[in-house]
Amino acid sequence: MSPRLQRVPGVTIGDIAAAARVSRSTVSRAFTRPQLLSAETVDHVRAVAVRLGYVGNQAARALSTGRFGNIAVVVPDIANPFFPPLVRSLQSAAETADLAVFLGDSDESAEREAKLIARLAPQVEGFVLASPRLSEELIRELAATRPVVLVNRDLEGIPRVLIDSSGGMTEAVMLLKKLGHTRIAYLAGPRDSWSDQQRREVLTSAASGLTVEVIEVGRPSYAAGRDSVSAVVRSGATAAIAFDDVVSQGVLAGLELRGISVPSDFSLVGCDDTLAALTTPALTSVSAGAATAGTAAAKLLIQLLEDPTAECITIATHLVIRATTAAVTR
Amino acid sequence: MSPRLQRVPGVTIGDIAAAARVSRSTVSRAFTRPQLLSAETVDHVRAVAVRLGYVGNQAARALSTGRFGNIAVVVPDIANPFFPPLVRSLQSAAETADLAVFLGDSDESAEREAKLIARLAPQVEGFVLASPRLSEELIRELAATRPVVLVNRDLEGIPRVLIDSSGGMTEAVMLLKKLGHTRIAYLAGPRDSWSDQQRREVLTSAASGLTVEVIEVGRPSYAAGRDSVSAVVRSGATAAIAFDDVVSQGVLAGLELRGISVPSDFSLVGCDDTLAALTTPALTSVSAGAATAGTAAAKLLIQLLEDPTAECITIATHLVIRATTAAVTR
DNA sequence: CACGATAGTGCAACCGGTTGCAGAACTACT
DNA sequence: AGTAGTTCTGCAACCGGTTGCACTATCGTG
Repeated sequence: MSPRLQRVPGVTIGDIAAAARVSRSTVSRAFTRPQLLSAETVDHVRAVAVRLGYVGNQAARALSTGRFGNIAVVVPDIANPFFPPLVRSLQSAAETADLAVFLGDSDESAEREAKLIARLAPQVEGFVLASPRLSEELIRELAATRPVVLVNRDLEGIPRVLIDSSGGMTEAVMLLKKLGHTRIAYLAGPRDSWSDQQRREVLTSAASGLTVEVIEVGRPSYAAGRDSVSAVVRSGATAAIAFDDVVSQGVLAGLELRGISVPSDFSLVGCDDTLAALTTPALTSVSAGAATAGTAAAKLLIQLLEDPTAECITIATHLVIRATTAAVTR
Repeated sequence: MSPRLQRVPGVTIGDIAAAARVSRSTVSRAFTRPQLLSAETVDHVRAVAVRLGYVGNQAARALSTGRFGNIAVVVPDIANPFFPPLVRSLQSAAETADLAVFLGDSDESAEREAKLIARLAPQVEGFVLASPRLSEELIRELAATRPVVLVNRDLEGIPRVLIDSSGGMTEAVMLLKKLGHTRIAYLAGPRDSWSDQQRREVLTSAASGLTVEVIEVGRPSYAAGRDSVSAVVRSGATAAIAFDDVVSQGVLAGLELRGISVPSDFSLVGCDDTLAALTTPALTSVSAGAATAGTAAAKLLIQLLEDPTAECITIATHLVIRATTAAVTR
């Protein structure tokens, strides 16, 4: 026989019922439908419950109601600084609605993302998929079963929170143009990232009058950014916009290694504003408000649990100009 | 009546039992204890289950077995760069053991931590408490009821993963001494952090021959670090060791604001090595290996679920010397 | 051939909540 | 007083699994 986890006794409604000299139903109703009981009964039962340290058993509740009181948030990489603030504010908002949060890290893989979702699905009421790498088809399939909120993925008809980088991106392009740059590089992120696609589009359309060289860096990381510098140099660009701040950091390091100084020799703009104030020189970046997005996503999902109406929340961005952008010198 | 989430019909063991013309018990055993059944029965039942697309209901299973297939990791601040790698590797290890991970963020508050734990306890098999702010008493109480693994908290008898900063700290002190510093500041973190206590101790004992000025910065944040610089200057120290890299970043910024250049005018050592390579100048820091700790904690917890033997894993640290430390000039 | 051991299966209780329904107590009105 | 209507509470069934125990074959053995 396999060793079994010792069952923790735990206080049940039965214990409370006995202590409060009422039936189990009354205890249950004192929490779920207090309107049905007299005020004194409710107070009494709740007092006893507090005294005994009662905590409802979610599994049991879920079994009879079909509600779990859990949600899941799935991210491609929790170590990417964009996500922790998002997860943090999301969990905080969920907590106030008495929802517990599962965290899944897909490691930037659509396949692992699908597995995680399948594993979590039977015990959550809904999902927040942040920058999902999953195919549209699978997402729609999932959304048909349970409430789903997307962050930074734009699928018509599915509730979503979009950080619209176009505002900030356009400002960035304008700034670089004004500073005299005519050839800029875009250090592109994962192809299946909606944010990346949006940024590419905005760049190619807003960039009339200057040449945009797209350089793929793949998985957005410090190393990837640092290693892409040779390609940047080869491209002849005098400025670059990077997919996110992590990549920018890497680029900054790579440029320094080559003795190219920022901003006098080269201008750099990041995205997401996750590290912006922390670099030296401080990074000009497109603000994103990941925390805002987290709260918005949580609220949207919570609302969705009550009333399944699709909605889309867009968060505007703007450029925060710091110390990595300057006029061309040559 | 409150609007209810539509119950997803779902195939139950009852359906399978009917289709396979066996009892519900047999279906259950076909999955949980196949040794008890004849091979044909097992095959038959499983085939029927597959045909009907059966997916076990975790909540129901948990209700009768007390096993949930979930664990929880609670951190004081997921936005602190020490934790994401830890959580990431922990979730990855949990995934291979088919465990789903709840994430709780206590916002550095012992009270919220207790609430989170109480909320999650009824649906997890065990906890990983990373840098818990909770009182020893409450932790022991919890550990008495379920498997608990602590990270960076040293309570005798409770399984724990300790990142032992003494090695790296001692090296740091030695280095500063060698560089000619005689008065250094320690920018201390949260009082209820074990890591902080350990670092204080090591500093005061290893620092024979030099004066250590302890400056409390409270919650470890960029802003707190930046704002502590005035106190640092006042202390007359020529070097500082900060509670973590985030604080160091802030200090770096604060020093620059005051025109104090690093490392020529002032030496700085961080802890945790979370951002180390990313700052300018690159930060000398005590390595920590949060990811290693995450994996170790997950493995320890998984092992603990089978066999409740207390264990303690210690992860050694060393100093990574980069560009923020130099000899005193005056 | 009788008998105990063993393997395979089913019955029914249980996990800890929720909820439809019924009944009790009390009020209001004729 | 009798009746209808309300308000409050309890009974018991149910959610979907798991498991102790009992029962029935089947088999080997004395």
